[in-house]
Amino acid sequence: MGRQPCCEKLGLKRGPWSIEEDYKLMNFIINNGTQCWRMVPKHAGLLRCGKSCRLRWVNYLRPDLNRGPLSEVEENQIIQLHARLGNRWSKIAAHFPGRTDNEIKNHWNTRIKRRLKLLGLDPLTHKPLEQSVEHVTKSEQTCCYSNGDDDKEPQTESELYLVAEKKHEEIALDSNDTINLFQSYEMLWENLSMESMVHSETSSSNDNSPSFSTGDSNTRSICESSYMHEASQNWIHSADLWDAWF
DNA sequence: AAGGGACTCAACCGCTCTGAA
DNA sequence: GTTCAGAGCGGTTGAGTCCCT
Repeated sequence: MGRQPCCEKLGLKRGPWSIEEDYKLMNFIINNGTQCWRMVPKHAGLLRCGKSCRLRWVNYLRPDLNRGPLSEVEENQIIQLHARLGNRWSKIAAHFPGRTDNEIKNHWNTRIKRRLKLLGLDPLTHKPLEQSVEHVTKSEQTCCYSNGDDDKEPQTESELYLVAEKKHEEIALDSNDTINLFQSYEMLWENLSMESMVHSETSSSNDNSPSFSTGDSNTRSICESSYMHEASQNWIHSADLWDAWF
């Protein structure tokens, strides 16, 4: 019944990865792929659990990662997506080729949250703080945009725009920063095909592929050339580090 | 220069979801 | 239909670094 028991935790290494471990993992995955993470450490000669290997690969070693700082446009897009998706970091990350959910989550928790608070906005609800307290009480402290209201989620592009417009009106625009933020927000609406975003979200539950699906051909085409260039540069940089090491 | 608080981010933990048996 | 392992996800932690006094 079922599968083999999970990897025994005894004797497995934890903590930061060494360059040698990175090399072993990367080398193995390049040659064999990632069919079964449980078997990866065993075959790659690593004293790590499969979960740890997966995390290291996804968040750090993948050659298509964009490890540069997040731009202001990206930051604004994260805010906008968070307003719609809540803390579904993997869904948000899917809109940013080369970015990981962990990276976006960290960026949100360390910078964007603070930025929104400085603007007098609740990072959870994206409403002005006083309104937000009221709202949170009413909704039993659940996120109004992310959880439990999926059946009310707008389905067409026009519905999505109406929701965005409504949110825009709801929020008091007291500072220049906030105005700029929502100007960027509207520009994004123009640039993004929201219909395809909806499709990618509704279909993404069936998509277990670890590869990126921006779900948006416009965004992808804009990003792809520079992103691929940067990814290849990162890859070369990593390879150089290992060459120096061995 | 040194100490300590703030910040960042890699990594871990524990949970849920999915699919195989 | 049930059980259980694997994969994935989001929350949290803590070590390292930065910055201010």
